[in-house]
Amino acid sequence: MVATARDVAVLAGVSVSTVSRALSRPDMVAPATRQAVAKAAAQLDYRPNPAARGLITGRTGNIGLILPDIENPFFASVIKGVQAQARHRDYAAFIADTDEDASMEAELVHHFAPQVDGLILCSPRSPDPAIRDMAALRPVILLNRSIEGLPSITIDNADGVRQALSHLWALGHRRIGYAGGPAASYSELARREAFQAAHEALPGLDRVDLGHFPPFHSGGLAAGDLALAAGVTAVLAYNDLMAVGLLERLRSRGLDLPGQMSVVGFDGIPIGAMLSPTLTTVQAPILALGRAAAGLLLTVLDQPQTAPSPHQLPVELMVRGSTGEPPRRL
Amino acid sequence: MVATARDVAVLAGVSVSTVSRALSRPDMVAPATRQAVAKAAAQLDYRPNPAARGLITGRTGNIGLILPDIENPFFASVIKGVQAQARHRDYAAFIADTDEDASMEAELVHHFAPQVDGLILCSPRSPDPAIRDMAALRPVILLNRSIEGLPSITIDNADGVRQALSHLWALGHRRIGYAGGPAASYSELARREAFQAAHEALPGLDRVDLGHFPPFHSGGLAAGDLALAAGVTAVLAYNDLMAVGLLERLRSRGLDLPGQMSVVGFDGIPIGAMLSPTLTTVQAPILALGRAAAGLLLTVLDQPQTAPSPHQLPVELMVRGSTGEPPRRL
DNA sequence: GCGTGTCTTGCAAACCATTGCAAGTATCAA
DNA sequence: TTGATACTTGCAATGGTTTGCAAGACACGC
Repeated sequence: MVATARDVAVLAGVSVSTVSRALSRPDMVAPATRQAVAKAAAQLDYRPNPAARGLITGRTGNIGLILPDIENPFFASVIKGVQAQARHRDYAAFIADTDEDASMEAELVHHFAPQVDGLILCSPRSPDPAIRDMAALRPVILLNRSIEGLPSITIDNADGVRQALSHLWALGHRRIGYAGGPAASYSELARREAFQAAHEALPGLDRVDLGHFPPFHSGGLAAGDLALAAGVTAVLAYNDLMAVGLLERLRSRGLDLPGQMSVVGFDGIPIGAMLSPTLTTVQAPILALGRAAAGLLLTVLDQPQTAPSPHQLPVELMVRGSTGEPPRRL
Repeated sequence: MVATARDVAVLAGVSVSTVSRALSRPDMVAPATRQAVAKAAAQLDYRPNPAARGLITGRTGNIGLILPDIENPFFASVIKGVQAQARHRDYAAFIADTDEDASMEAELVHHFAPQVDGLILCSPRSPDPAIRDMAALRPVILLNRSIEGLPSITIDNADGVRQALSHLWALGHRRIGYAGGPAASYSELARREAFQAAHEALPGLDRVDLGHFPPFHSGGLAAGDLALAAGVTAVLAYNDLMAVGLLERLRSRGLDLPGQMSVVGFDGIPIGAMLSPTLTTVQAPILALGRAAAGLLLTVLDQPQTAPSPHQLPVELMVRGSTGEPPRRL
């Protein structure tokens, strides 16, 4: 059903080679033939089979994007950024979702590898050596993860946590909880470390680690009760999805928000601004992250010799309705 | 870098054909050889190149999913459903997003076609003939669209609109607006028609068409002002994203919700339940839609002769906080 | 010991597109 | 008219895998 170069060749009365050349190196064929081929190709709606082309040239025109959870709006926006950049340079993006299952990552990378020119691993949960193995198969860009020697795009997690905590500190909060995400997440590690290091700059700050939670709405629900039990007046959540769950759980437990508890998220997904109270959050340049990763990958593909340096993007605290002064001492 | 069948063959001391057979038709090779090949394959972490295999067998083990907007949580959940079903049957899903640009659809289908065994077109915006052309390339399942002769999965849009309108009618609303989505959308047509037909069952109902809007949050913002200008007491939105925008706009114009205006969405995306007021909406079985589409596609791929009948899934009105009695007459 | 049959394995063609090489044609100058 | 040159085009190999076919090995029966 799909037209092949052979079909075009027959219709145009030339050989397959000529069809190939007419389309990819037009200056190599006589103008008349070129037009005949172009006409036949248009008539049959012919496009070269990227897979077959890839076998020969090693270039498929596809890039792969692997991420933990498409339902998380953060990743959805990353995809948008990647797609926009890829399409701009005539690449197609293949996307797959691991469902937060680290072992799916290697599986998918192996499945994708022969069909793509390069891969973007977004927030991968696999251990470093496993990721190095993946990077040996095809050029890889890490997004939200940094491994010595591999090109990566990250955000300034530590600065985001600092901004969030000084905001809360300035409001008067002195006992603050951190509701962490998946233990295998690089961002989680970076945010947690920054949280633990915060007392140096913020005198009198009491930090409470609430533990690790699934990085979804449901994780936030669970974290909400722990925050209450821990007696904190503010919570920093690993991500916005959890922050939304936190807000919901706290409200359903009868708290006045932000009067009785302040909540700060991380990521800056669009719905944060649509809730009530609106969510104070550390805004990452989400679209830019995707664009940067795709851009970097395509650069690496064009100039394989370059060893691109890790790239870090800044974040910005968006102060909104979910943070306020802590309640008066009892 | 990627191991090929040839590498395995050399390591195992057999021919490439034997490698292929040992892995795909184990009963055809001697047990000893089979084990030698298995060992070599494991050692090299070999997986057959799906693209090369696809060239021969016509089966790549990939299915393609094309949809208008990955950032819409409705589609994100559809993806989850499709992936779950595909993975269950050892298929990988390639996903691409058209950015609500109908002309991208044909483009992407052509790019995907040679690399996948079949395609799911989710809420495609292209005209019928264009979609038939796509379906001629590869087996296609339509999701949220129905075209005579093509297998499709849809939801009962008309019933959803009926449920929403009778709910509003029962609350006492008599002048109701419809904030429509993209004119090229099949669901939009179905919902609009059902809206127009509603007066037959609901005496005294005044229907106001507020026009077409982009199916995003931003479209809802615009629709909010038109709803106010039209003097309706309730609005049915094309989808939840628009409903969220509507709520936000109405609130920012100072309205009490749902005291002064009721809003009903369509889709049942998760965040609807997290807003305040929570969103009354027509809940579609989103995951099931994705699963059903993928399941149907894989069935068609397994038994090419079957002509599967169009399939329609039920919807259910979720009454939540965004609907209430209309304000007293001025 | 020879023929028959069953297993097991390799060869080679096939899928689709690209590309080095060589053959063919046309052009032009001498 | 002949030779050299520049274009244009087709042949054939290539990539990774599958598969029909045939050849080889082996056992068995007579």
